[in-house]
Amino acid sequence: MGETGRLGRDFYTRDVLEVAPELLGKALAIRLQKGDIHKFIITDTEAYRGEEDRACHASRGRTPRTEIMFHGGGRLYVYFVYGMYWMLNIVTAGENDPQAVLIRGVENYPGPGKVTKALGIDRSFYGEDLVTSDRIWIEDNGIVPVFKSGPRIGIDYAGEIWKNKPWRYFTLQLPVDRPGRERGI
DNA sequence: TCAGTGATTAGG
DNA sequence: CTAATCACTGAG
Repeated sequence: MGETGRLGRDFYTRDVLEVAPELLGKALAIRLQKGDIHKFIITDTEAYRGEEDRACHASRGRTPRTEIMFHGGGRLYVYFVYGMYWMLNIVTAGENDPQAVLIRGVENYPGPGKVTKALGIDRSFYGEDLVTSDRIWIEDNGIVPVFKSGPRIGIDYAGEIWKNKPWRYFTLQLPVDRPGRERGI
């Protein structure tokens, strides 16, 4: 099936501040158990930028959980939080430069916990390579949405400087955007 | 606004 | 070993 637009290594091995907004409109493709391929348009992302970024998990050092962020762009950083939700992240930049993009929403599934539930993402996807995997990858389908940016959500612990960086990128219109939620934008 | 839920981490 | 933390969500 149409895998022609699959993004290659070069797309991911760039600064996360370039990759995160460019992921908007791309199609996240996943092969489900029966072999059916489902595609979801990415609508909401957040950039986490290296060891200096106090909101980035890698800022507290290399641990078993954050290890994959040090291995170069294109891999998946998947982790479990609040005892219930898997978070899906795409590693960017080069080796030993731990950056990642949180997939905060895809079409019809706004919210990082809803994304992974819809896609069936779990621990087994940790470290998966989007460039070579046969069960998950990202395609460029030509969609270039209008988007806005704003502060990242849920990182009050990171301190004023990092908390206020406008590193969340979200498309306008497509899904029903949640207006005036006092936590975001 | 707030509880649920359990992996991960730092510290003793 | 213990305890705190948490890139969330849905109910009230």
